[in-house]
Amino acid sequence: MDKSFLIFREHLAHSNDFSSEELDLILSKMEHKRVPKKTHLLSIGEICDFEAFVLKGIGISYFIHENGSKVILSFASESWWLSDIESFHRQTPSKMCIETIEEMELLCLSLKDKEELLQSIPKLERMYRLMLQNHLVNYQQRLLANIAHSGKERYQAFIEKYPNVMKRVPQHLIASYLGITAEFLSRIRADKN
Amino acid sequence: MDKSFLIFREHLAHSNDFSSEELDLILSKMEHKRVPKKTHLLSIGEICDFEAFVLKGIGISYFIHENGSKVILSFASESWWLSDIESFHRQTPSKMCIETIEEMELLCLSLKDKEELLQSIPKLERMYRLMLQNHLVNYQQRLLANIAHSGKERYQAFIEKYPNVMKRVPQHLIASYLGITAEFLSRIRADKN
DNA sequence: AAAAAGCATTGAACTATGTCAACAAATTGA
DNA sequence: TCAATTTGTTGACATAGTTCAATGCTTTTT
Repeated sequence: MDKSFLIFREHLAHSNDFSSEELDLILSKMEHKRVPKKTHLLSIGEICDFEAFVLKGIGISYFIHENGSKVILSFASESWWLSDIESFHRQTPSKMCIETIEEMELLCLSLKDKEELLQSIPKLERMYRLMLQNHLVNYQQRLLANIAHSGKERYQAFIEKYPNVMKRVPQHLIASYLGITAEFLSRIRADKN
Repeated sequence: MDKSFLIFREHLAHSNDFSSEELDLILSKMEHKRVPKKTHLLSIGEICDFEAFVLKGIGISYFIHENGSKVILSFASESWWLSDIESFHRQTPSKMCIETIEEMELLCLSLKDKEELLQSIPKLERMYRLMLQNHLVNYQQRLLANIAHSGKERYQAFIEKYPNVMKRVPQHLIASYLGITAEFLSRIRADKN
């Protein structure tokens, strides 16, 4: 087994106590994929057939605004998950796109394999539930920030929270994630205060 | 057992197949509470000790903005859940408030009882996971709307989606939920187009 | 039934952010 | 290494949404 998988084992072990056999079983179902940069992993209308754990690299999920511009929903770098939850679980056409920014290394799980894993390792259900809870709280806070904080404040919070993402993705994508235009973000950064 | 609990049984049965005994067990752990209107169920700094299913009435969860105004995170009416997920599960001081608007009837579950239920009915873990997934998709879409749609568009989508809530809560709270001021919402409504 | 409190509307002035267009800088790719 | 593309910056102007203050309308309380 590849050493790079360690990051995933650590992720799973972090707040859960899976046995070594369980970890092996989980890993055996995950397909290791290497994807070049600027590759589409999911397009609008397709059914998302993966839930991917990021071993390496960085990717984005985004919607297309009526006017054609991208609205970034999330960045996913090392130790994050990348998927369209809705499309994947309901097996419905996706409303979003997923694409790599850098070359990525992923551990991909199919719905069928996920269901099987959940059958054989009930504890995994719990892990997913806890993960979703954290995820949900994140979205709540982001929504709140979008309502209650200025573009500048959101930007400052972002670089605090994700300095790492900040350095690796083009600025205009971060602007989009923050809900402001690229031009406005540029002005915020130029601002002395 | 009170007939009004039926709405809860239906909710559980909806996409899950719990046996009658399981349903009874679940219900036995849930405390039926009647709460007057305008009552605080959770204040900032408190630890949220309930996860409540709404049998009747309507309540809100909200944050307090620096300037003292409320920022509505969510409305919860019949068949919705009302809780501060983060505070409840991590047992940490809450950053939000929860309060009734109308008189409410709730089925409240404590963390201890929830854990016990999850132990004895593993299927329940799955139900929660699916619930969280839906919940999460909702927040994603709301965030997206806040970034990509105008106040007017969000308002129109809201009355489409929650006509029922619309009629029962003061307009300024809906404005807050939508991320606009009460005055601006009033102008949107006055607008002929 | 009167007083008080909360809620909705409106006007006028203001501001954070968007738009468009031009250009400069950096990165990619042949 | 040069051309092409992508990314970031800046200016001038436009606008969606805010703020504040005044006013009247409901609902609640006494």
